[in-house]
Amino acid sequence: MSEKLTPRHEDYSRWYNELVVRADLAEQSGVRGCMVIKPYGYAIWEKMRDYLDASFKATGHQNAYFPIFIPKSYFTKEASHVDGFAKECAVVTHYRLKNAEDGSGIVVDPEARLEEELIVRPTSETIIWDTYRRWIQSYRDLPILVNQWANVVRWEMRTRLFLRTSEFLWQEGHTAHATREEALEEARRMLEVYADFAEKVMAVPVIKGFKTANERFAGADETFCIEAMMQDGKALQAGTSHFLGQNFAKAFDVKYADKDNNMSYVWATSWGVSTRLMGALIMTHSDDSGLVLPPALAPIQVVMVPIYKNAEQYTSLVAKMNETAAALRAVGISVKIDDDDSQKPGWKFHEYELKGVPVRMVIGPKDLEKNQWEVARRDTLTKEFLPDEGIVDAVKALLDDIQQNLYNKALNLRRERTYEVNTWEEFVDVIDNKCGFALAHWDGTSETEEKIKELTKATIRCIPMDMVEEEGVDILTGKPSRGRVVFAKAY
RNA sequence: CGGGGUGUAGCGUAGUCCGGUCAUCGCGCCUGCUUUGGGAGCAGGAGGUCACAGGUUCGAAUCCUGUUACCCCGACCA
Repeated sequence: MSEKLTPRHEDYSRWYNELVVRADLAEQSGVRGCMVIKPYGYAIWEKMRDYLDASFKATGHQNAYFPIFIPKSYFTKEASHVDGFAKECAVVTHYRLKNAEDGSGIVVDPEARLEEELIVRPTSETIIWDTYRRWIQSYRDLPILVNQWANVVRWEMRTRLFLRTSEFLWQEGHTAHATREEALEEARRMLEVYADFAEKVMAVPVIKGFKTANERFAGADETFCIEAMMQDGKALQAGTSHFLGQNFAKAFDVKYADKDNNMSYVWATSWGVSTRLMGALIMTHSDDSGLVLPPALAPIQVVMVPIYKNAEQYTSLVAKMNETAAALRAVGISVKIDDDDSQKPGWKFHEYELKGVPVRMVIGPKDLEKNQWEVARRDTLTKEFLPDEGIVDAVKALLDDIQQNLYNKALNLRRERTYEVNTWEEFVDVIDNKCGFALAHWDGTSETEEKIKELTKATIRCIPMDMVEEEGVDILTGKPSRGRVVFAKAY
């Protein structure tokens, strides 16, 4: 019997409305699965961006920007890359509109056909490597450590809000190095940056690992990833970092002269995370009352709600709230005072729970008299009275505690739903009924991986970086294996 | 792209089988008064090409055809 698998991605759609709405584009446009990110949702993305950007800068990277349009010919240069993306590209064929001769409206001007079609970037490796050819001549030009914040378009067969929209925002790092070792080191360094961000800022525990050849990025020699478990036990790839070998350097003829004037192809990496992270955030922490945001990413960390019966009380409460809010802001806490008179307190409580605000501070005439606040925390939905004296330190500590608690909760869930399995029956039970991660032996072949996917819909999410060397036999074929990999159904 | 489902006011919906005062209800919105420690009450009010385009019919939200978008399941994918 299958246990209730909630909440699943679709169960969160209510909460998504706080952050994002589906784009209501013109009918018949054929544009599917785009999203309008509302200010509250975008504020979260901006916070994510700021944290990541600071980490990129701290590891020596710089931001740059490359065109959204990629000539079709660039795309054909790296064979496996084409294979990976060809089926999901938006293509620009014309550059002009005109009035229809029969007066029926605006039509594409057939005279204005582009000689070479332009691809709306699904990722920027090709146009960036075409550019790097011109930037790189000598070992003195290396490494190039560049990141781009951009939008990309992938014409997916099936879209899912946040997890797979046709257009999404992301960052893509593209680096060029003189040696294989240096490039590998870079790819792994950036994976660490992602893992660190996911766990410390998003409070989302992740498993770091390698992708199998089947799951690897189109054009990569090695793909590193972080995998997270959502509350329904399904896996979500939260970020990837690719070691591209010399594939793109060879495709775009990017060579450098070393100290002895020998010409060599350069080594490459690329790495990215997207607005999918917002989906991960929601699906990891949110509950039936709405969003739950970790303090580090909450646009509003503390909301203050006054309770009063008359104008006189209102005035004194607002004065107190302003004073305390200023003190909280002085230590870097973002505070909203909701003194809107048109809504009742109960309505406001629900509203801010829905929005995931970590801490709510309520004050009424009685509290003012007793020099206290009623302080409620979103993660546990509990409340307590705290003395006004020392309230700033108390709230600061509370925010830290919430951040840690969210991480711990998510980690506990993952631990509870991760099983070491040794037989095919146990494996199927974990995948189909327990709906969790199965740590199982695998014989290392693509054929077996494919077969297991066919039979159970589970894929190898990753070969963990901290995999323990251990003699075992493949869960399906019985062939020898040297360690356990992570199997799960994935979004 | 294949299979299934859905589209009615800003949001959520009833009505569709069986065509005819059926455009229903809730939330939200506007006005007024009373309210304010967990989604307030009463009274009045505004708001809809029933997804779009054809067709059948005296008459279509309802039946037929086509298109489109969304949701779910596949295939694909961050």
